[in-house]
Amino acid sequence: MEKSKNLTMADIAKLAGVSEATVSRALKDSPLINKETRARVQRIARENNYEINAAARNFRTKKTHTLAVVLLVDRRWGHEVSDAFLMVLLGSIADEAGQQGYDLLLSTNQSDVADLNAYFLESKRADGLIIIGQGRNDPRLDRLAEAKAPFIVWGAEMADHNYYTVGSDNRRGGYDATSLLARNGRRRIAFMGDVRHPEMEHRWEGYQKALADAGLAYDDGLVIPTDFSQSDGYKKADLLAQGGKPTCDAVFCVSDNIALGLLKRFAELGIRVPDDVAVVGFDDNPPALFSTPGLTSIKQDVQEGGRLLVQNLIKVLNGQTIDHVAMPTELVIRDSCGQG
Amino acid sequence: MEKSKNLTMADIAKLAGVSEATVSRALKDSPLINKETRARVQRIARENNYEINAAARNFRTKKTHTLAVVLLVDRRWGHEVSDAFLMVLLGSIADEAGQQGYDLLLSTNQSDVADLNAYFLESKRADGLIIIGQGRNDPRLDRLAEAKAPFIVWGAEMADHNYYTVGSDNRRGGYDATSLLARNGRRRIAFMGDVRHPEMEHRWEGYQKALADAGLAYDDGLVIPTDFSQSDGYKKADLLAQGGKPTCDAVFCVSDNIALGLLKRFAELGIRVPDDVAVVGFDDNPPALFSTPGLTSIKQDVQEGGRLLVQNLIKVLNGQTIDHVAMPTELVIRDSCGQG
DNA sequence: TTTTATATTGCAATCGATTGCAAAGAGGCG
DNA sequence: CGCCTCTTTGCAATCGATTGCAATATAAAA
Repeated sequence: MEKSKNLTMADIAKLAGVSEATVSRALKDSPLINKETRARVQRIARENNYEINAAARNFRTKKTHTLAVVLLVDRRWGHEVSDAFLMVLLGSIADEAGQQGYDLLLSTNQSDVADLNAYFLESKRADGLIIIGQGRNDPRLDRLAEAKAPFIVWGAEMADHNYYTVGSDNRRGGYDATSLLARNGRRRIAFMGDVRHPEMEHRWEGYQKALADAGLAYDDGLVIPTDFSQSDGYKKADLLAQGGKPTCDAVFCVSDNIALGLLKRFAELGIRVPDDVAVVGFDDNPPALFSTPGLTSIKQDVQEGGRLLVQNLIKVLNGQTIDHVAMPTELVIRDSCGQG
Repeated sequence: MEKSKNLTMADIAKLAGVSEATVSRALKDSPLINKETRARVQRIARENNYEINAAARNFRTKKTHTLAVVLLVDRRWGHEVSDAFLMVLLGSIADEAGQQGYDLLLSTNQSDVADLNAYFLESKRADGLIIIGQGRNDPRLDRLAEAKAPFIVWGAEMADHNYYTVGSDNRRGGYDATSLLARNGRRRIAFMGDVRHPEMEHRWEGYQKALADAGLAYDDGLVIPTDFSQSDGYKKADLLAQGGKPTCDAVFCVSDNIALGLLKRFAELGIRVPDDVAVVGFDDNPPALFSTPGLTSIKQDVQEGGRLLVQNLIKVLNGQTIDHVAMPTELVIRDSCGQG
């Protein structure tokens, strides 16, 4: 029917009997243009199904109205993905970006982009970067910071990193989880997680502080390095059991996934949760609600996290100054912790 | 240190003592340019950290080297997201796009884009579209098809839709799941899922056929409309139990999420799986492996699905013809089905 | 009526890479 | 030695929207 030959501004200008300049201004509702003219041009553009050529505009204005999200998460993404967490975060980033009138460019590790600044920013593919999956020392991020590139990182604030982050108050979360367990009379509280990861390190610090405050000794043997996956939680569960008997009476897992894997293995071993061992997770993803038993967890406000990432990045783009954000966490009590 | 003043081709040309045209051709390895010249220009570009201005090139060539992924999934995404499935699919799409040298533009429902063709294609934001979350009758997709826009859809082939899809062989999957249950002596096999959704309808057809082949009567009362979420699986579980006693001896759930919610509720009700009721899910996401009991499920090859979506879309962009893809599913047996 | 301020609109340069076509140089051949 | 071919490079137009500045029209002030 309609073979829209991809109209240009010149076409609209002709149709409206004005210059291209006027069309350009009218379409962006510039007060420079008379109200009626504006309305007329806009109507004509709409009627003819005209869509402004973003490529041309981006080129001319040197702005892309696009934010790039870079997922630096390694194996979690693509191979053993079970992380509702990332999905919700990504979803809320996408939603907020849409709200703010920005497009979203998505990139994973696999697309072997070594120089993030060159690939995304200098090339004018995006105006700014959102990085998810900050490792301990990522030279790519340091390079970005050095180049004063506009970017923001999901994760934990670290003294030796000079870029801004949005994340949860991980120390507080770790503290709350652990002291809940201690309050319920648990004495041998284990920790599962990889403390080489900044966020997990903070949770671990909270764990230690809670132990100290409860008068419990810190025991290295109860700290089990575990990656993010359910499968690793499942595997490492055996390190907390000898001959089918648990060597601890509680576990704080730095992610729900780990906790879920642990629960599975404990069920197989006949270890009862929470009777024999109490368990607390972290994230409070949907799966936590439907596990058996229901998983007590530290809730991260991922929705808000996504919003803040976008909003703060946009502030940076506008030259405003921002600060680190450590969002409060919330303790969500279900059955697995043996509370009331 | 280096205050990269965003070099242009002219700068490189000057440095190399050649014209811009030569630089342009050299950087894309055009055989028109002498080998040594090519190498020299490339070296100089590399040394000076030059990155070609994508905005300018896109504008000039009218190609964006970008694919847009549009998630039309409504409530699942953002509100009750627990769908590892979508994440894995998205991940593999992103990876494959990266491999093929395409960038990925991500868009959710919330970014109220009504006219997909205008917003993404006519505006030159992307070269093609990947649609995830095809509903029964989405006028947006029909419009795209009518405009002969380059796009591809994840989901089920339907007679009255004239666009191409990549998806699983849902009839086969539904058939396999159901006949497994029947083979194991189950007589009252329930179905949980929303058959208004094309893919689920196919699974439902497979379910019916398997019943017939097993000499079992189809019972409307055993078909429970359920959306994709764990929470709905949990809620609707009560429809299959009266006074704590199950009204069926098996359930085929059209997604692992539904099954997981069901499992949770059954556990609360004291209904034993698989002894009292056998359960089979669909997708075979990671959570299925770690539920208690382990969930028997129909595995979709999501990795391959993502790859095919990208590859086929690129074929369309190159003017090649493609066809629908219904990937084979695989039965993954764990404990919940009461097999062996 | 003339001058000045204000509101609208148009002109034309510009962003940076690409590409058709012309041009210059290097050999080859009669 | 002149003509032709092939290789390699450069010239200059082009993509479509934006925007500083000039130009015109209109209204207000003197």
